[in-house]
Amino acid sequence: MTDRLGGGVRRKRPTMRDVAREAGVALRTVSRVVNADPTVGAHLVSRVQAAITALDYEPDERAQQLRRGTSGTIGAAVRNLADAHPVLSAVDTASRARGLAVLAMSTEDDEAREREAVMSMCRRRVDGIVIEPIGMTHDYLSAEVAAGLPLVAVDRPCGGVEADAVLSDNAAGIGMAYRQLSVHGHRRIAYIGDDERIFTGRERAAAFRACVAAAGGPLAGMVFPGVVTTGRVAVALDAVLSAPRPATALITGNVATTIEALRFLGADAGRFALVGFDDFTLADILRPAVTVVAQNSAEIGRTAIDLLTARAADPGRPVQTVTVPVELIARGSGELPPPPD
Amino acid sequence: MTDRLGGGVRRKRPTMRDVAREAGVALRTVSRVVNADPTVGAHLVSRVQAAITALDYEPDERAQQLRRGTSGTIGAAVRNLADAHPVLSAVDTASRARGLAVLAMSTEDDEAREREAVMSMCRRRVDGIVIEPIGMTHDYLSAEVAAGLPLVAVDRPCGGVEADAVLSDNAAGIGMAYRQLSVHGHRRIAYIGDDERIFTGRERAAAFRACVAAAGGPLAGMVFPGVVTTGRVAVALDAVLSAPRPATALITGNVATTIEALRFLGADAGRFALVGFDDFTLADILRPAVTVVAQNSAEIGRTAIDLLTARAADPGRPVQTVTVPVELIARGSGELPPPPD
DNA sequence: ATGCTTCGGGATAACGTTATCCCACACTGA
DNA sequence: TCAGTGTGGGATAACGTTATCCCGAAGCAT
Repeated sequence: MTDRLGGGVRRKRPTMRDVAREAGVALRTVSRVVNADPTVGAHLVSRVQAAITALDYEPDERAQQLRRGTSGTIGAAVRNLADAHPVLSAVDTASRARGLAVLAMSTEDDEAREREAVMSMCRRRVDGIVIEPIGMTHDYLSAEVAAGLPLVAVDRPCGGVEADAVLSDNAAGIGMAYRQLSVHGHRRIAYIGDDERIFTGRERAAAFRACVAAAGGPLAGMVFPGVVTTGRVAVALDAVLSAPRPATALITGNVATTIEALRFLGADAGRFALVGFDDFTLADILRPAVTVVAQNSAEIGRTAIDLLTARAADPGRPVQTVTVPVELIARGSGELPPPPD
Repeated sequence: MTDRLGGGVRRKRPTMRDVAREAGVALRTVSRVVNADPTVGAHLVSRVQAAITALDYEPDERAQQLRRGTSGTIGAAVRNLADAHPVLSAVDTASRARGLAVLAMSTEDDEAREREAVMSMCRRRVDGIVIEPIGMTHDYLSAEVAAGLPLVAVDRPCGGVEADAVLSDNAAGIGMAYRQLSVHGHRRIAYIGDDERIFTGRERAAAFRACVAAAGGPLAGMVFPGVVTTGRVAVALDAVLSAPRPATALITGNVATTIEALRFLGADAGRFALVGFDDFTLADILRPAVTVVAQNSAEIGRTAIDLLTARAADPGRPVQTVTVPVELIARGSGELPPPPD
């Protein structure tokens, strides 16, 4: 908002009018050539082409967008641009395949930033938005959605506005993790995960409780949802390990927690079974290698773009939530046996 | 290019004209209110504001850009959107601080893709471009740069076009790595890194050779530049370890090589000294933790935006290459002693 | 030769903003 | 009461495209 670029004397770019003058034809004819209209005679085409290359003319896409009424761009509001982001990558690839550009902005896990980023996308009249929602409510978007903005939530649903969503199968994933540990002999399994105010934290914790209930295992002192910080994970894990009858295995609810847990366990990581929710780079190189429930990010990204195009084609279609399957990747840490007691 | 979005009957958005009609004022007055022009009477302002909220009016930024002649956006063409990208993140943050939006596109390490992405940015009339160059030559950009497009290369310089650049101090970094290993008793040190056709691969290999020459160590069978693939790193490392007088330590030229080397070493990682160029997540959690030469990505990103704004303000300023210092982070793998022989 | 179709190509009006110009109105001082 | 002076606010022309409309010149049949 402060000082936009452009203090200098940037030379003005050639416009269609310049090309028309250079080629000695009408403005409209240049437009026809640029848009490969077949009704232009061959020799005029070549004359215009020559003028275009002579002047280094590039059409101004903003003007095209304004005139055409469509921007050929979709916005992607993701939590973080610094971390690895396979979903964004898949969105990028799928969009490019459809001839759409992606305007990626990071929300930095901040509600105000998210709103700012998304509204900025709206002002740019993007043709659709893929969002990894941060805030609890997104009713600031309801007007846009009502006006026909295609909106797809990824990873978590959007609160306060009717929008399509693509989610991982959190319950099934937790179930896989729990079963894997059970199969390898664990009876006392703990869970540390995200704050339950966050959708995924809520879903995964609930699924974990359901698993424990179904298996008849102990629940007291086994579930630790909360904000993911180094300190909290350490405290929770310490409580788990120093209990009178300690858990023999751990399920972590997200990558950050998994890594904090590994950091805390240190050399003991080889003696304590662990299954993490969500895969991460180098999980296979750690010792023991970390067993994870992997989300299918590529599929999530593709599906998001599919939903976006479907809604753009038919704004009246019913709102849809797609659940993408997850996969357990056994690498060793989840297959450790409980210590003999 | 194929099927843009927008088949459906998306309701048309309200325009300034609609607001003017609703408020019963002139078009220009609405513009004044939107742009906070102080010459509008208080009661007209409130009437216009009411109309704006009643209609859910949002100004069309494309039209603003067209009219104003500036886009308030900078393009960032980076190699990959899926991997962690601290430089992009820093660019994003620094840009936002200046009120600029970032149009991020991935080049996927492909020369044609890079060109496509960058030209698309030009057609959108971005106010500047930060590029992580892929191709050998970027003369397709010379017309744009000559026309005043601010262009900053990051990580590697742009070939074939005069542009500012922000580079890491590769030579110093390799020097640090070499010195660290020397200090810990290593005399036979090997290097595996990127292809020497790539700028950073060339610089780092050259720096390594210079270090060896200065220290009087052996060079034959110690330098392995080439394309980074699982196979090649394994072959190189195997050659290093099975030589008659094997190297006792390794410097890897980039993260991919470091990780491949770790994968190959497996359990032997604790017995072979290693310093990697460039830091990566979890380097501190591996056992032994990996000593690295860390690039200052945040500083690189910030500097890139600084250069961009400086050039926009003064297109005639001399082209500048900024070298950002690197830092050695000792974590253990680089401090392992050579085996007694 | 004339009327009719066809087809290439030129004016011109949008698209949604902002900037320039200019007018009408109220206010002040003599 | 009238000229001078701001000052708020309305027409209107851009910005760089594309779409609509229309016209002039061929080509063809009568």
